[in-house]
Amino acid sequence: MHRHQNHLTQSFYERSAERVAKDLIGCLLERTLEDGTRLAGYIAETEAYVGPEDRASHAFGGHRSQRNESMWAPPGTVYVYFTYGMHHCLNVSCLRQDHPAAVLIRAVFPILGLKTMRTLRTKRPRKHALKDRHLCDGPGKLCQAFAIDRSLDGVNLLQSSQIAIRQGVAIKGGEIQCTPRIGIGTAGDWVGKPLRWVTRVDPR
DNA sequence: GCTGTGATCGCCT
DNA sequence: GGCGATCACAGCA
Repeated sequence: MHRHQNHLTQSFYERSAERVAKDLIGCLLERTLEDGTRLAGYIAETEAYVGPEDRASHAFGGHRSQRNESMWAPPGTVYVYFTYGMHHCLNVSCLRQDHPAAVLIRAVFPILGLKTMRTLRTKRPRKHALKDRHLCDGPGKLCQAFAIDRSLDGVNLLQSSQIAIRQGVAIKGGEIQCTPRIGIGTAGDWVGKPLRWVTRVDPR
């Protein structure tokens, strides 16, 4: 195995989804495409899906299937799911193997490969040109911009040549807001829990 | 900036 | 058959 400098460590991911989600803010998401093109951005928004007790989680009640198997995988495993019939979303498993906890990466500030990202985000004709700040400002958008789909599901972030997360820029605690998660409709008590972390500080 | 709505399909009942 | 861990667009402020 090739260990890269600045890679987040295994122990970084061997923590609760809450801790991992908050600490991923400001880290660098990197992607290398088949043709060698490199894409990167600083993580700006995350959500924690804490475990089988979390009604909003795909693994609620211990539900385990082919779709969400990566949530149960060793910490640092990529979980990509397909939703709304057209979008992919990127997650990282955490805490421990056989416990379904994960962090959803919802947005990044793009810093490398913006031209390629814009092409990937414009497969259908658009009415309005895409501003840089809208390239990766949503979980489905960032998967489009980074060419992330189910083919990356199950890969290990510490070992993959296709995707990695590295130390990035330090964001002060005061610059990170914590709010309820987005798009959680019917999860009882879990709807309002503050499990989303977001910064408006753009380090670019 | 905000709010409402249609698109589109894998997964579950 | 119903519903998403969403997005683009229209209309409005």
